[in-house]
Amino acid sequence: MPELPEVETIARQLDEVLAGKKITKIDVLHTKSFGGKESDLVGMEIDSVARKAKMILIKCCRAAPTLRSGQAVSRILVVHLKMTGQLIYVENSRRIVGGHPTADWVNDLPSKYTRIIIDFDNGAKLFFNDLRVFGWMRVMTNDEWRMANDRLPSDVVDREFTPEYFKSVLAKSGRSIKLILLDQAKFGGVGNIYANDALYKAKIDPRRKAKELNDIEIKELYIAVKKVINLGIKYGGASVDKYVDAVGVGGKYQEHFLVYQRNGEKCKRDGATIRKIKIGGRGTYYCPSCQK
DNA sequence: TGATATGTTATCTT
DNA sequence: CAAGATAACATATC
Repeated sequence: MPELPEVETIARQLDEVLAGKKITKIDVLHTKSFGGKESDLVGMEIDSVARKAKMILIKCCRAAPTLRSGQAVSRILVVHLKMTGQLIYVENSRRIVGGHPTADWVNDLPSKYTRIIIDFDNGAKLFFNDLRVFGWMRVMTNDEWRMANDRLPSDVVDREFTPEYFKSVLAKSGRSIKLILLDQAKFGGVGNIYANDALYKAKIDPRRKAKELNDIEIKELYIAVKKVINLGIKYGGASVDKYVDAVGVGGKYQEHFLVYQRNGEKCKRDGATIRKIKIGGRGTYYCPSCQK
């Protein structure tokens, strides 16, 4: 159930190990999880792994055969983990894990929830697991990806995400500020953890209508969003769940939550009790004392 | 049994 | 038509 920091973390780690590897086989165990043709990718080499919004982009290329134009044939394997997707790279005893934190991170694979397995020429495997099957992997051509990407807004970590743009978005909406932060059509990357923490950091009540925030509050919130997202990246994302850390895998941002999942606990600023409510059906945590 | 879960999106309803 | 609210996707856990 990753947000931008979690996706960024796994993308960076996969980039390190996958660049230069050749795909030798793709097993689709659950057809709903895979879009496109596996055969388009088999034999291709990974150029790099990147991220856009909450998607992981595995860029593949083949130097030969080339198209008549002389361009290298290339594809992008786009991955969205949604709520329960996970990517696990296994090379001998080495593991790189990302996404939904469960026992699959450390147990034998494939598991009950393994949907796709990609084999590489060095014997390593990349497992795509997804309990609830909302996530997907899709093969796209460069053109298809470019068209899809053109329809997406900038991410909150991008240069194009400016204070002015943020302000213009908020001014147009009568919905609660919390829902706007979560709206991936406005700007990409913020999910429930970081939306809650950013609002706490900016001392803004999550129920406030977006258009009713004043200029100072908007500025504070803009800074807070950037800060919590970057802090999330710094800690390798959050791995909320059970045990995971026992084996030293997963991110550490969960140790730095400001309000997320802290209902009933004391506000770190003024000692008041953190409250949990629902906004748009999503759990929302805030300090009723200092978030106005 | 019922509510909840770090996400999107299709489908109602104003 | 558009903004906003809600259901839906599928499954485990509290």
